[in-house]
Amino acid sequence: MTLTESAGHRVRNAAITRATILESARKRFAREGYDGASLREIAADAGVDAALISRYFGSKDELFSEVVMLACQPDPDLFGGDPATFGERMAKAALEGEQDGEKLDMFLIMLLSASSPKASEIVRRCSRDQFYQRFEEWLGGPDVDVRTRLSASLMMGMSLSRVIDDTKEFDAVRRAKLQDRLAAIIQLSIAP
Amino acid sequence: MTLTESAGHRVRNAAITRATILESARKRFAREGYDGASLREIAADAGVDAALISRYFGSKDELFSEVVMLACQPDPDLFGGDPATFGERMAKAALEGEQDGEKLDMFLIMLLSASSPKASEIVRRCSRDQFYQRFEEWLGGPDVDVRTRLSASLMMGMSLSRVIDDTKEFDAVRRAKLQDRLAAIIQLSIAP
DNA sequence: GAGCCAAGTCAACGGTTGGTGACTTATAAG
DNA sequence: CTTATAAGTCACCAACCGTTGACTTGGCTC
Repeated sequence: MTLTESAGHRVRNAAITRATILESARKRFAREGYDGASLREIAADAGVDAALISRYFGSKDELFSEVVMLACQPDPDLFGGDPATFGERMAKAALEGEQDGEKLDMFLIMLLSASSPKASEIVRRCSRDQFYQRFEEWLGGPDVDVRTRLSASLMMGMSLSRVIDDTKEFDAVRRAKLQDRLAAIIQLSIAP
Repeated sequence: MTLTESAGHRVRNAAITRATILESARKRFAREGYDGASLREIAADAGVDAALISRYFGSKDELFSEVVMLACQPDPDLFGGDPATFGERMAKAALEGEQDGEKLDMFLIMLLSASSPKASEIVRRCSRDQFYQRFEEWLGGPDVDVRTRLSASLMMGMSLSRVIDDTKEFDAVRRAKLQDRLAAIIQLSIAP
C-alpha cells in the first residue's frame, strides 16, 4: 500500500494520501507501539516524506489519537452477535490466523503503547469513551463494568502472550485445547 | 536508594554500587519498560554516572537481561502454596496494594517491554527457561503447558489493565467483586 | 499557455539516546 | 607517606527522533 507507482510521477490527492498515511500508521502502531513506530517509518511505508505527516496531522500525538479513535470502534462481528457464543468467537479471533489482525489491532496498540504515558492517556480516554461504553451497552446485566473490564484484560493478556511468546511452537492439538479453554474462560468472565 | 550521602564523599564499593544500579534498573524497567527507561535515568536514581552502567554491565541489553533473570524467579509465596487457593492469592496480589509490587514486577517488565523486539526476545527466553518451567513443575497435571500459558496470559492482562486503566475509579465493593471473579477465573485457568 | 495554490520534498534544527575513551580520585597495600 | 589500581566522572560521539521552514512541482482554472 504505497503511493509511489512503478513508473514515474504520482497522483496528487490529499484525501487518498491522508488515508494511506493513516493505514500505514495503524499497522506500524499495532506492530511496534507508539514509541517504537517512528514517523519516518510510517512515511516510508506510505511512500511519502515524513514532513507530510506533521503537515496533515499536526503531531505524532494527534496522528496516534486518530488511529486509536478508528481502531477503538468494536467490531460488530465480535461484539454484536449472541453473547452466549462470545467466548468462542473471541478465542477463535485471538488464536486463529489473523496475522494482519484488524479486529484485534486495538488490543495490540493498547498493549504495545502502554509504556508511553502520553499514548497510555490517549488510549485510556478513547477506550473508555468508545470501546468500553459500547461493550457494556451490548453486554448488559449486573456488574457490567466489572465483567467488561475482566474480559478486556483477558483479551489483552492473550494478545500480549501471543506477541511475546508466539504460539508457533504449539501443535494443532494443543492450540485447539488452548482455544477451547480460552473460550470457556472468556465466557465465564462475562457471565452474569 | 541513592549512593550519594548527605555529607561529602561516598564509599567506593563495587559490589554495593552494582547492586544499587541493578535495583534502580529493576524499578525503572518495571515502570517504563525497556525502551522507556534510559540509562541516564537509572544512573540518576542510583546516584552514579551513566557511563558506569556500561562499564559494569557492558550494554543496556545485558543490564536488562540481568534484571529479567532476577525478576523471573517465581515468588514462593505465590507459586509455592496450595494450588487450590492459587487464584485467590494471585488475585489479591494483582489487585490489592503492592505499589512497589516486587512480586509482579516480572509481569510489568514483560508487558511494558513487549514493544521492543530485543527486549521481547530476552524476556521470552528467560521466562521460558526460568519461570514457565518452574511454574509447570509446581502445577503439574495434564495439559500443563496449556494451563500455564493461559494463566500467565491472564495475569499479564490484569497487570496491563491495571497500568492502562487504573482501578482507582473502582470503589471497594466493585474491587472486591472484581477480585472474587478474577480469583475464580485464574483458578479455572489452571484447573485440570 | 499563464498563473496560482495546494501537494509534496528537502535540508536542517534542537534534543535525547546508548556507548566510548581519557581523565580524576579515593582506597588499600608497601 | 608513596604509589598502584580500581572506582567513578567528564566530555564527547554518532545515530535517531519529531518538528519546522524554505523550496519545488504538479494540477486546476481562466
